[in-house]
Amino acid sequence: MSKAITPTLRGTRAQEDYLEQILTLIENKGYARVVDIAHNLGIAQASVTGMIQRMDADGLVAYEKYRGVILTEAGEEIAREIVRRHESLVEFFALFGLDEHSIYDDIEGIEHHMSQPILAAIQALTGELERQPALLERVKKKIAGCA
Amino acid sequence: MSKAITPTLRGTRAQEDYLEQILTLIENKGYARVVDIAHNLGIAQASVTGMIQRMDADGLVAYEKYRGVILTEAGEEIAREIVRRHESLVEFFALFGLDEHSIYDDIEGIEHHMSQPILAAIQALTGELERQPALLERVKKKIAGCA
DNA sequence: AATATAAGTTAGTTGAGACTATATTTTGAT
DNA sequence: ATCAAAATATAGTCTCAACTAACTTATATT
Ligand SMILES: [Mn+2]
Ligand SMILES: [Mn+2]
Ligand SMILES: [Mn+2]
Ligand SMILES: [Mn+2]
Repeated sequence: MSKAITPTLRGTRAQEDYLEQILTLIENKGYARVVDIAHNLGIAQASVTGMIQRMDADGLVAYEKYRGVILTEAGEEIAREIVRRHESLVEFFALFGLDEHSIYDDIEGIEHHMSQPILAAIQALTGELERQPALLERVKKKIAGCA
Repeated sequence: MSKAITPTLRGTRAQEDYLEQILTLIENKGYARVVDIAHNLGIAQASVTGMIQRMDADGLVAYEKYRGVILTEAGEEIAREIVRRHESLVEFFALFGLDEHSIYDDIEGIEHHMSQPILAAIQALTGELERQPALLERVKKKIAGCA
């Protein structure tokens, strides 16, 4: 009997982005307000309210009108997974001198498409490359040529 | 005067997937029929007709009713770019023993989120790693542990 | 040439996820 | 306690991209 596979995407891409923001806000400020979620994701407040209601229906957050949002267990699990993938990507691309800010949009997209084997490969490679500064230098040189 | 930056995504993600399929079909069979596009993308024929009409309006393909589709210059350029990204990803992940089939869905997603610097990094790293079998072996060992 | 089947199109519907404008609730300052 | 401002919610609209069912055109077989 094999373990159940974990699909790449749990909830929609948009929902994963909301969960990521909500977790980050809760960890940074203790709570997640609609206005901050909207600001961080660059969308209108009303859109956030609507999405939060859908996510409540899906069991990803617990929502009470005018009272704010918290993550359910299911929601928090997904949120932590996404944050982990995001961070793994930042760490990986930082090796080559790509800074977090300039590739933010790419990482926001890629993080939703990393099944276990790909995540493991990136993380393992990151670990090994951290001990190969010479190799990294050569890669950086090549990248510079493609600018 | 700097060159115009090329955005990561030209057309929508769905459109990029259509363009990729259309180019592949044209190169493999000489033409791209609605029925084959639909089959390869796993969607209904009627949906393909609808999308092709939108893409014609956007100048990505040239469409005549009942006569099939061809790519415009703009469409072909995007299509080749996507295929290139897809192939780069396959080549990269193959290094670690991940087979194309099992990570197909991930690559289908990631290919839409690779701006120049990320593409260059992946390609440069692939080139260097091809000369580092010992390093690859270590990475593979680590990945095996995460299964 | 007639006709069956395959391919393609149209029409109408759905759902996600965004938007604006408006209404309501909460909160903070007086 | 009152009232203004900030936060949140509702209502209604929009676009994209899918779907099914029904219709039309192309093609292949006899
Ligand atoms: Mn992220
Ligand atoms: Mn994201
Ligand atoms: Mn692809
Ligand atoms: Mn794709």
